[in-house]
Amino acid sequence: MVTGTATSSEMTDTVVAPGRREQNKLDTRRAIAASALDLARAHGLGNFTADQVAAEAGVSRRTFFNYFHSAEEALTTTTDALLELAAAEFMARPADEPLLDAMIAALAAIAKTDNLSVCGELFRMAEGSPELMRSQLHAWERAEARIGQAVSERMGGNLNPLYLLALVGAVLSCVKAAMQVWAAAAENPQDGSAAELEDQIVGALSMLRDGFNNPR
Amino acid sequence: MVTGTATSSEMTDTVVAPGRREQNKLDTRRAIAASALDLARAHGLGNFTADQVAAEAGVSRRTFFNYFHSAEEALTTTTDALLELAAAEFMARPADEPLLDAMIAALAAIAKTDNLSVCGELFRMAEGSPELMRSQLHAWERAEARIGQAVSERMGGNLNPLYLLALVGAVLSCVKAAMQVWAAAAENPQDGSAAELEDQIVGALSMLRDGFNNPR
DNA sequence: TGCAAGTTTGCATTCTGTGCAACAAGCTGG
DNA sequence: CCAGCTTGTTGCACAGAATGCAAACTTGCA
Repeated sequence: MVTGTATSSEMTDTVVAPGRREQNKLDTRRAIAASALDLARAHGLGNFTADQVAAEAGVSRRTFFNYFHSAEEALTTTTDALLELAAAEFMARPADEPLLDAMIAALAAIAKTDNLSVCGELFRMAEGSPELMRSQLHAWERAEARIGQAVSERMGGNLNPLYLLALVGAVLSCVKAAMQVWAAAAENPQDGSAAELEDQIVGALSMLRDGFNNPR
Repeated sequence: MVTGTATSSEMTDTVVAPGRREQNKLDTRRAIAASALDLARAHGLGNFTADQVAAEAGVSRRTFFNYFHSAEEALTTTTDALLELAAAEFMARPADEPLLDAMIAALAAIAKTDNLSVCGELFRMAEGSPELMRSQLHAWERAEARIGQAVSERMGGNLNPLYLLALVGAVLSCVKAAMQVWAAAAENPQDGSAAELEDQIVGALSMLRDGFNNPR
C-alpha cells in the first residue's frame, strides 16, 4: 500500500487514469492542511479547533477527522512530503554507489523541496508546542522506517539489524540537527536559503562520516 | 524548577528536608504511572480510560490530569527515568575524559536501570500504538535537549552548534537502535538481559565512532 | 496555634475522536 | 443514458479528553 508518489503529471493524459476520485481526495487533503496552517499562523498553535479548520477548508468536521487525527497532524503533511522526497531521492541513487555517499546525496536533495520555508516555520513552531513536536517526531520516525526498508533492500537484506537501525537513525538525526540550525537562523523566507540548508546537511553528515572526531 | 533527581534517601533524615509535600507528590505520580502500566498490560493500550487509571491509583480523575496529559504520558515516566539516568551518568564522568568516551560510558550505564524490563516492554508496546510512540519519541527528544545542554557546559559553551546537535542526536539514535534490537530479542524479563543491552549499546556507539564504515 | 502556600477534588464546559447510517458523487457495463 | 456498484461526505450521537474554577483540605512555618 504505497501512497501514490507524484506520478509525474507530464503531458495532458497518461496511461494510468488519475481519476477524479483520487484528485478530489488530494485536493481536500491539501485544502485542510492549508487551512490548518493559516489558522496556526493567525491564532497560534493551540488556539483553534478542528471545527474552524474544517469550516475554512469547506468540509465538515467529520471529514476533517477522516483525513487527520488532529490539527497538528494536518500540519505535518508538509514535513512528510519533505521526508518522502528524501526517501525517493535515495531510491533513485545508482546501485553501485557507496551506501553513505548515496545517503548523503539523497538527503542533501531535501533542500530542493517546494515548501522549504514552511518546513522551517513548522520547525520553529514545534519548539513551543509539544503536540506539534510529537507529530513531527513521529513523521521522522516513519521516514526512518521507510528509509531503513529501502536501505535494507538495496543491500540485499543481509545487513546487521543493529547496523541498519543505528545508521539510518544517526543519519536522520544529523539531518534533523541541520534543519534545526538552519531553521533557527533563517527567520524569513530568504533567497539562498536552500543552499544554506544543503550546506548544513552535508556538514552534519560529513561529521557523522568522520566519526565526530573533529569538533570544528 | 528542577524535578528533584533522587536526592539520595540515604539514612533516615538528611539536612535538606525532602518534605512530605514533595514525597506525597512523588508517591501519587508513581501510583498513577503504575496503575497506567497495570491497565495497559491488562486491557491493551487504547482500551482503558483516564477514569480507570485514576480509580486504580486512588485519586480523582482531575488529579490524574494534573500530573499527565494522557495515559501514554504516564507510561513514559519509566523511559524518562532511564534517560535521566543516562544524563546523570554523563555529568558524573571525569572532565578530562574524551567527549565520545564519556558519552559511550554514560550511555552504556543505561543498562543498569531498575525497570529495564519495563522499558523493553514499553518499546515493544509502542510499535503498535502511535500515541505511545509519540510520547516515547518526545521523551527522547527532551533527553536530547538535556544532554546537549550538559555537553555544551562540559565543553565550555564554545562548540559549533551543528556539531553539538548532530553529535547528541546521533548518539541517542544509536542508543535507541540498540534498545530496539534488544527489546525485540528479549521478550521476557531474562536474567543476563542487561548485559546484552550494554553490548548492543556499545556496539552501536562504536559503529558511530568509526563513521559506519564497517557494516559487520 | 494559626496563617500562608500548595494540593486535591468535584463541577461545568468545551472540544476531541469515532461508529453509524443516510446520502451524494464518481465509475462501470448494458 | 440509465441502473447499479463503489467510494467519499455528512450529520448525529455519544464516550471520553482536557482544562478553568472555586471550595475543601494538607503541609510548612512563624
